[in-house]
Amino acid sequence: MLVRDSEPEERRAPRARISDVAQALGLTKATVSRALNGYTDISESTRARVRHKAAELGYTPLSHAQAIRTGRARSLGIVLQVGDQDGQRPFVADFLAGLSSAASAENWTLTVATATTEEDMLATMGRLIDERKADGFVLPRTKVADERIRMLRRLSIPFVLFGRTADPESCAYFDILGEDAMVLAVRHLHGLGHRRIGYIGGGDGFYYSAVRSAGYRTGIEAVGLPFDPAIVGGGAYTVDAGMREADRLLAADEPPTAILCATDMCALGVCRRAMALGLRVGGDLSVIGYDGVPEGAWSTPPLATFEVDSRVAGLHLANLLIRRIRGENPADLRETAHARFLDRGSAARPMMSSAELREHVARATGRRSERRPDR
Amino acid sequence: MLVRDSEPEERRAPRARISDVAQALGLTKATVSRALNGYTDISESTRARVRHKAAELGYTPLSHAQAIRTGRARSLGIVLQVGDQDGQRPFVADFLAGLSSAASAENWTLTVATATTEEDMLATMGRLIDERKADGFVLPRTKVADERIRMLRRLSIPFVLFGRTADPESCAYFDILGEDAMVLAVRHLHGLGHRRIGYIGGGDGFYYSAVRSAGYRTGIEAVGLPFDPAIVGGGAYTVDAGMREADRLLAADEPPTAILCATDMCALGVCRRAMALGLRVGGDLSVIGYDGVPEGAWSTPPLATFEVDSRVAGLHLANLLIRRIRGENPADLRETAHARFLDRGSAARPMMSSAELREHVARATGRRSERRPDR
DNA sequence: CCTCTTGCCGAAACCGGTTTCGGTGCGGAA
DNA sequence: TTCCGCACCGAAACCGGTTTCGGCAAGAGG
Repeated sequence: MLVRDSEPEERRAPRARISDVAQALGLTKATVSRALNGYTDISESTRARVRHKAAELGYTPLSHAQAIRTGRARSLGIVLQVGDQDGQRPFVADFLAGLSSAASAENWTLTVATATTEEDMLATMGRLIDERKADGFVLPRTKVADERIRMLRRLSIPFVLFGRTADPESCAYFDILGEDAMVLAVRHLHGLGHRRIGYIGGGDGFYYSAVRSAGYRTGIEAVGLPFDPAIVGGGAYTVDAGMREADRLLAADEPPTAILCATDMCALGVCRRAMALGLRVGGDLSVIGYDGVPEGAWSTPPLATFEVDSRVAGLHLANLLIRRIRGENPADLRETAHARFLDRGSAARPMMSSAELREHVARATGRRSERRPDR
Repeated sequence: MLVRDSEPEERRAPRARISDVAQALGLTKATVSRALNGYTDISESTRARVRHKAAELGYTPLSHAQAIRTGRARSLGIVLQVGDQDGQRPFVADFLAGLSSAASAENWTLTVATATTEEDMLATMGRLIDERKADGFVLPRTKVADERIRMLRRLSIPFVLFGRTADPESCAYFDILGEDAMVLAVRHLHGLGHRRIGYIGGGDGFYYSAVRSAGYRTGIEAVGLPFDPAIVGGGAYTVDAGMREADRLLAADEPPTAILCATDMCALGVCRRAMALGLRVGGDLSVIGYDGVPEGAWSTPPLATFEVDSRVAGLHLANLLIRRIRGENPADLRETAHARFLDRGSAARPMMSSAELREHVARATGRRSERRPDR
């Protein structure tokens, strides 16, 4: 006769506790605990027996119970900033996937919080620390001078940067070498025949912005072009800002035939503005962005850009942070990788000289001002 | 003389513990605990004193310590599926922002994990439950027959759906009424003059897919058009699938002058295919999607679609889940909202009749088959 | 042969809460 | 006056681990 599952009352097997393991071996839970935690005053033979029995019973220490004594919860913390700027938003899922799969491989968990402002972020991190919800933090979107770093240093809480910062003392990090990407982009444009290559930087204060600007400059000098502030803009990481800066650069005496942008959203703004001026992007004007946002693949022409593998970044960061929490030296916990160039239609050989471009832009803006005299 | 901060050794004030509160009031920690947890055998005057002193000392129970006895960690769990299908990916950040801000308002936290397959997801949820890392779950992307629901029901773990399911028994949920959106879309297209309105459904098995299809049918009948299987496709939630289905629908004897899609990615595929056939989207063929993905704003013409407020969804879901965990009846925990129509260029009055469209498509595909004979 | 290490493990306290159980003081009824 | 019941709180066990301290036995050294 078959025994039916008792529908509403199915009891799952209770967890094995440390005392179960101890009892099964005729030891005390103190011994089991020390055996599993690598204490040296336990003989290797006993340690092996304990390990084996624990595996057999499927015993895993309950992290909450450990946390109450040790203060550590085997949990990685991350506070996402979800303010007005929408940079990196589409990659959050992949990034978290990387973090959480590396974390769960070590039986850690990921505690996620969000904040809108910087103060909010600091307060939120403070709460997570105070409540012992996170043993350490992943800090994305690092700034040149980052308040989060100051705070965590002061409290001696482990952390790892996605990015770098001005003073890397005691900082573990993983970063994509945006400077190298920018050098490569300049070389690429130069190779296509461009001799006036402009640049629009990203958000002020962010470290990524600084290194990408530096990369642009390095690239310009490497190919033997003069650095001309008239075709260099900055502080633009939105479509609107990109449009505004595009106007400025294109109004220069010797306008750029190619514009390199620190972010894709800025680059998309440049494209939009260029088209509004009657310029064919990827012909009259070339544009290269950075980030690999999905929108770029759908603009016309598709945006040439640098793709970042957010999942891999998450994997690395989680591993680094766990090692950091376990006490490794931050100087040994620094890794970098490269972005992948996506050569798409927005970057091509120049079809106009800078002088012709200047004429075209003048006509286009001139006509507009005729329609709206005196503004 | 100023006392300098001792740079490396800054000790933050230790947390107030329950015994501190008890001692300050001359009570035992048992009394304090019961007072704060609403036990009735504590006089109101004592309860007030305890509350006041706890606030004064900044005392908050440590959730880990509570968890060890109560089994509840004041943590919401969510497992994101990050497989090949890239639906909803861009909204994850907003969604999590909603969840986490509602959670932290009640002093709960959000534990995030990811999975690639369905088995992986069930295993991951099982681990979170077993380790008591999550007291309940938010289940996004619900299916008509959802294994996660079966599992959580069996284990009596609270959960709340983002979406609905075939058997809503014991289910709390928040959902966007996709059926209403589809009705509205059909009405809108009909109002523009379309008389042949096709439809392409979303992922098989997902509940959203079922309700949107139903909405299309309701709309078609409401405006008095016949339901014609020849211009209805399904199972398409990617660009490629959208292109494939577009081919099929446009090859019908009486092709649609407008195609409504259950997802934006599918709709973008339709647009791409239509353009490849020489059709002007938003003229020769109208297209409406659903989801509000950012790519839609950058395609040409921009995609008409329905925007979902993921942050608000997260807020509602977190609140519902917390109430569910606290024991409220699931039938009382059901909320719905509407998507917002974004009327953009891809949907306009028809510029061709269905018959003309048929001719055009035949010529376009005909020329192609001339170039590649016998195939 | 006796002491002194050293290796190895048990006993018990502890972490910060929750929950069970029992006891006290008081008012009202007998 | 005595007994009973109720309102209210304290004492102690408990949750599942970790860590301190000390003790025992075996081997080394004198």
